[in-house]
Amino acid sequence: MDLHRIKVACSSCNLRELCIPMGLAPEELEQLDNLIATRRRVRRGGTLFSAGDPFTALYAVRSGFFKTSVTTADGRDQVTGFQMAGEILGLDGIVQDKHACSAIALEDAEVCVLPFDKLEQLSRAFSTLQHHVHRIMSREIVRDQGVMLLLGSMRAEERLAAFLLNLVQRLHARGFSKSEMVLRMTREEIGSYLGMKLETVSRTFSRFQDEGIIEVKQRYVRILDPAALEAIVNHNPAHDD
Amino acid sequence: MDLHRIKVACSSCNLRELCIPMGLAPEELEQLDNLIATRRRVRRGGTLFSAGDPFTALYAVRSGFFKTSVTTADGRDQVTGFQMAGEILGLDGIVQDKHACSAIALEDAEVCVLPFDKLEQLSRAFSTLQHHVHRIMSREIVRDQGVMLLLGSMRAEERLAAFLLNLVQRLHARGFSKSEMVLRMTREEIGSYLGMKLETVSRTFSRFQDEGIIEVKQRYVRILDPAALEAIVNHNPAHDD
DNA sequence: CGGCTAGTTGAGACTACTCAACTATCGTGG
DNA sequence: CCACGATAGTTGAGTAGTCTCAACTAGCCG
Repeated sequence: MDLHRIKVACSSCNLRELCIPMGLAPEELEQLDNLIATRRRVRRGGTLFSAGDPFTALYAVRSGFFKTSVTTADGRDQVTGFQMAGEILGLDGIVQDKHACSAIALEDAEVCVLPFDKLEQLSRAFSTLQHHVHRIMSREIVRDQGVMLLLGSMRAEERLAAFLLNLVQRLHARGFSKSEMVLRMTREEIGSYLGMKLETVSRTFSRFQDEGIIEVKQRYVRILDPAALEAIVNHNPAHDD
Repeated sequence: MDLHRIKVACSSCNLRELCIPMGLAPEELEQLDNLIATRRRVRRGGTLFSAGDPFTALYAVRSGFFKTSVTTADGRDQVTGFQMAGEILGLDGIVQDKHACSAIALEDAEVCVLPFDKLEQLSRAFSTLQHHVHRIMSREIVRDQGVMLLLGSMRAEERLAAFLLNLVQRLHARGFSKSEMVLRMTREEIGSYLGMKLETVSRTFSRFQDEGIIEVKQRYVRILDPAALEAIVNHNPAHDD
């Protein structure tokens, strides 16, 4: 395992507006700096944690890109999310003291390790931090509800449109372009996340391209007509006209 | 609104092994009793909270049955869960200080109101309670991942089989039969939750009945062959034999 | 008892899946 | 550096599962 004892100050991290430090007072930030003892590097394709692993810490993505997935007894696999810089991994592990899903790096990545017992300890001392932890967990619950909405009530085109808009919006919040991106995941991973087969993902990309809504070349995607994508997402066949 | 200032002691609640009090020490229980100042009754069809309502409290279901649902801008609606006695509602509200989903009673219900600021305050004093709150939120995240798996990778029969088994198992944990139940929700609500149309839900019920796996009469369901339901859930077409 | 909502069933349409062939890209070793 | 194999992605044809629309039945409430 790839552990680095390099001290990283949350107080000087350029992700502090996206990550745990958001909204904390200077003295709380200082305490948080003490909490985060280690960082950990994960190579592309490497595993941050696997389902069943003992839960000890949360992880804040510092750089790179992850997917989380759950697996059934019969080998079925479902991607439950993609995580980028500033996002938190491992919340699923708290309830059973072991991870319920696996987290795999889709590109070389680095995470800040947040030992959970220490985070709880610090949360008892600082109500701002405590509330912030609650907000992070609640945010994950709300995100999951959004995915359920997507999986439960949208058709393939709508799912992919919503996915692309969500991804580019998150990238834009991190200083990247709001119209261009390079996908870190395969068509199969997108399909697993969106509840569709890879061929359907590919066909839908092609259809969007034919319609002039996006430009696709393998992993490169450029959004030419964001309004059209929005329209697809918000299109309810039941209220058609 | 239907507020009752009747004092209810968690310490004597018959749901204490399922609800928040689980695993707390007597002195912590006593503090929790002080926290829960009110109960609230909700009639069948009534709303506990709606999406957009200001968030002030979590709710522990004392009796009755709820559904939670999210709605899109274009009026699409997705049921995100069904909650019964001992389960916690409102976790989605923390992150934005307003509820992200709506909670509606499917039968006359009563909930314990847990003012969230007080719960946080108490959590800072009692680490057991703090950890317990974290576990409850984490449990919700894991549950949501399970729903994503269901919606993203299962077919109609598998979804309904998984749904019935989950429901009867939760009812059984509350002292009800492990083979019989009366559904509290309509075919449409089941369909919304499972990402299928009400007609498909109905047809799938009929098919299970024709195959001798269950007995259905409107809302009454009896599981005749639980092993067959399990087999349907764990059946992966890709690994067929 | 009548009207209304919930649930069932049928027929046909359509979306997304399966299977398959082909192309593009990337990394590796000769 | 190019050739090769492996992986990823695209596209086509046919199929299956689910949806849509519709008619009908059952149960519930006033």
